[in-house]
Amino acid sequence: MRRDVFQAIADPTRRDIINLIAFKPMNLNAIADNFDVSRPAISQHIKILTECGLIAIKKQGRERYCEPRLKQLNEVAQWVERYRKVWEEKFDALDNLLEELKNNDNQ
Amino acid sequence: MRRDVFQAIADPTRRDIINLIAFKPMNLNAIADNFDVSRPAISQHIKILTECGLIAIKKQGRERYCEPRLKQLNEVAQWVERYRKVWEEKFDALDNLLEELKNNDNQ
DNA sequence: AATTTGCGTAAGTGATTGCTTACATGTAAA
DNA sequence: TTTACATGTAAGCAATCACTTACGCAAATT
Repeated sequence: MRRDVFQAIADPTRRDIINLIAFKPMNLNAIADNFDVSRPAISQHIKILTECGLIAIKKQGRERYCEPRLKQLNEVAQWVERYRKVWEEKFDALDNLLEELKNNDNQ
Repeated sequence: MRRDVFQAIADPTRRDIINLIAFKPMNLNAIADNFDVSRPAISQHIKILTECGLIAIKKQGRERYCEPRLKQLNEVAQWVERYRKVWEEKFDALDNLLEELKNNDNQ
């Protein structure tokens, strides 16, 4: 039972669930109505999201409202941001090489 | 064979591979030396990363150099950034409610 | 020419995933 | 209090995953 954020958001359905409740908490049935899969399937996705801390559940009578707890997404954000310079090619392999050569010249 | 970026970076070994070559391209064996799993296992990870466009392979004699092509990570960055306000609680469910009430007052 | 090196890939395997149906429980409504 | 509703969860299943060993092939070395 590996339960880390990267794996949690790997599933498109779970990303959609997050998107659904991010700005408007919903109960489980309301969430399930937005998908083609069965309610228990959604229930299991919610469980995973809960276990890795991406959502929290608040009981209200017989309903369970799912609220976003997206702080964990910061881990993903940080991991990705490390590479922004690379993909924006402000710092690619060639730059790296040129910098190395420059440093060697200065020695 | 679902091959999207979110699923590609869900595996910790693949994230480590990306990290290894992000700033310094390496050939496959050199990459594999950094892990406990077998070389073919790494080769398969590389294949997945290649198929979803996160790395590119350049043949050099009998060696294959893996270079980063991290533009695809922007998809992840954008998806995550949508929720930054939520997890930084500058815009949580309560704010949302309060804003709604305010808007209703203005009508 | 023979051997070593770097790598891809097939086949097999156990674990995990995402889904289903079926059932159980607690709460609200009639 | 009987019935309907909201949900959790178990069991089963096909597909996928991450890994291994075994093999093949082309490029480099000897």
